[in-house]
Amino acid sequence: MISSDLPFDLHALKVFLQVCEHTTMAGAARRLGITQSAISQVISDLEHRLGVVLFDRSMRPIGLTASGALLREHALILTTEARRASIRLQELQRGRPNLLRVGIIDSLSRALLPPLTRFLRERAERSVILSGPTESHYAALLGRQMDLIVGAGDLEDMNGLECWVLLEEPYVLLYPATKPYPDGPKALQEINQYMPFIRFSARSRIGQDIERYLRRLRLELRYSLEFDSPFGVTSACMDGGMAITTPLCMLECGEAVPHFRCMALPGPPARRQLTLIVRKGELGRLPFDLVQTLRQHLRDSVLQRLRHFCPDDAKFLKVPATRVPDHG
Amino acid sequence: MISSDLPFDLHALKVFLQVCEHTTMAGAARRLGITQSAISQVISDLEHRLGVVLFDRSMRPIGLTASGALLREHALILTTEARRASIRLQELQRGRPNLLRVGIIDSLSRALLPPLTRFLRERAERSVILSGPTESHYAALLGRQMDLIVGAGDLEDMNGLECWVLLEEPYVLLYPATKPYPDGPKALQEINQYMPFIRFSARSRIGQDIERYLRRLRLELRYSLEFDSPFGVTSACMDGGMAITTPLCMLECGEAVPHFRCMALPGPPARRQLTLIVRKGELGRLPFDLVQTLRQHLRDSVLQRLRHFCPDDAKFLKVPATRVPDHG
DNA sequence: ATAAAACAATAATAAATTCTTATACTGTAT
DNA sequence: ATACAGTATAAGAATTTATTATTGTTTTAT
Repeated sequence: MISSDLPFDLHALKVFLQVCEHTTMAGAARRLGITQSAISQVISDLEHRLGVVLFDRSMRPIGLTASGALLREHALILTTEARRASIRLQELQRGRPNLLRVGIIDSLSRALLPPLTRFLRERAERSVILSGPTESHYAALLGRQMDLIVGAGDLEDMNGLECWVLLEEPYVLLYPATKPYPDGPKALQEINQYMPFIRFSARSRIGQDIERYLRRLRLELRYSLEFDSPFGVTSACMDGGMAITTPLCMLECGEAVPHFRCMALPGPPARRQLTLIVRKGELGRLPFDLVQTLRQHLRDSVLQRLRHFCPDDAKFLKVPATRVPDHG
Repeated sequence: MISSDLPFDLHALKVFLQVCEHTTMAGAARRLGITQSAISQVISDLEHRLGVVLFDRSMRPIGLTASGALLREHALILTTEARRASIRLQELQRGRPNLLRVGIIDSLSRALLPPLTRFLRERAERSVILSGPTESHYAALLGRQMDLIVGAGDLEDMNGLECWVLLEEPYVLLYPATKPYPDGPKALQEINQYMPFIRFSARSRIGQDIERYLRRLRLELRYSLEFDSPFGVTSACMDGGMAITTPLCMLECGEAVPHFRCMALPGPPARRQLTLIVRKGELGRLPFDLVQTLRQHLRDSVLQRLRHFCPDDAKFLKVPATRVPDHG
């Protein structure tokens, strides 16, 4: 055996956990189908390596020391993580994950939930699908509480992540169809004197994007209403107001907004990307297949429906062409 | 060797990672000070156990397969977690953690940050101290991103946590000193007609507590302002208003509020506990020592200062007596 | 109190494993 | 084609891990 900086092996931890559970070494030995002596040696070796006393032998049944309790915590984490790793490998091998935890951004959930669900039914034993803001999903993906997310954002830091663009869409101005269209950023500010601007909360990605856009144009729009959800923004506009939103956010709200139109922004154009992100290599070709499916659905179904909402801007939506994957 | 459901040992993972890093088995062998043959055997054994091909040998240098990439992710997690476990045990042994990540609830941070910092300087190599809402700290503690938190709340679910009460304080009514004191819950509702009630956001624990309290009394107070922070609530009161808060929240805001008083609630009393929570067994006697220090500081310094803010209610604050610890 | 029972530690030995050496094989480059 | 660096495999040596047998504890029953 080579010298190792690793202080123990999983086998030793397994034995240790079994002793913790039975509270006796003899019991653990029976359970594991080996002799009590072997257990005793493993535990004593573990104690020597770690330089720590794990059990208090001055009583029967033997008791865990504070160090033992601490090691137990870590041992549980390590062994379950090890088993999980092996399960993941089997899943990758068979191409059919046992449990797939998916996060999808609110503003795409109506548009993509049906094809996503259909796909997952085929390709995963079980699925959990959560809607919400991309920020929290992103953290969950990194923290391994999620396996795949559909969200907004350019593919900033790519630490071990794989990222596909599903669709690129413009930000648009949602504005009463009856009123004259503001012919520039300045006009927008003037109109804002009597027509309130409805904001996306800056806690959401889309809100931050819009805020940055307005700041770049040096526009200070007054507002009193602010929403987390596309639906909130749109419905507030109907009660009198205007907003910057996107075609998909409009679709998300359901029915068309009467007497309102979506139009290109009066200033320079702004766009956002909606992407599918997974941890690299963990799901084999499943992400690629899913991207293909979702893009197809976006082209076939979503773009069609969008013509009703944003006739002018549907043509600015871009769904990337699908190429063959790198890995066979 | 006993038969094991664990699919590999940490030693094998270490070898595997070394091969990943060098991209050649021979290089990994040199690095590890063993022969290339041994490496080859370990890898091949690992592949057989997992039923997976980890490297693509049809090229030089050999390449990671998708399965290999996946295993690499998990292997990194496992080996770092294993090393961390050993470090934790050493820390517990020596009683001086290398890095202690502490979360403290906003409403105690002024009161306790000084003695907390002094303590940590002595008892930890490095410390990270974050202020914020207990909810997120609690999750971080469970997720092992934090090691110790000072927060609000009774010790609900005790899954592997150790919990000490630092202090118990009453909820009080912050009310103009010049006006007649409301002599019952009903009076409060009448006064609310012309004096606004300032709310703690229901996202915070304290806000939820207050909301529950009012609901129990069937009081429907009108409000238009709502804050996350004790300071926000208090300063809003100064501009005209009343609120339910706690003595420590008042202290947190700094100076005394002129022409205002803190008084017992007109209805039945309500209290909250502020507690110190750690994962059980991981920090030895450090939490106990810290509790002792903090309680002492609360008695000696904080209760004194509170008499200026809430002369009537300081006597209702309770700092539990400190007993000897269970473990030597 | 004493004996019995159940458990844990240790020494010596057997079994299994993991290394090394030696050699044959494979992919890449000159 | 041949050399070269790398990889796989067989066989034996070294090391590790388990077993048996025995002794020493702690608890429980008499």
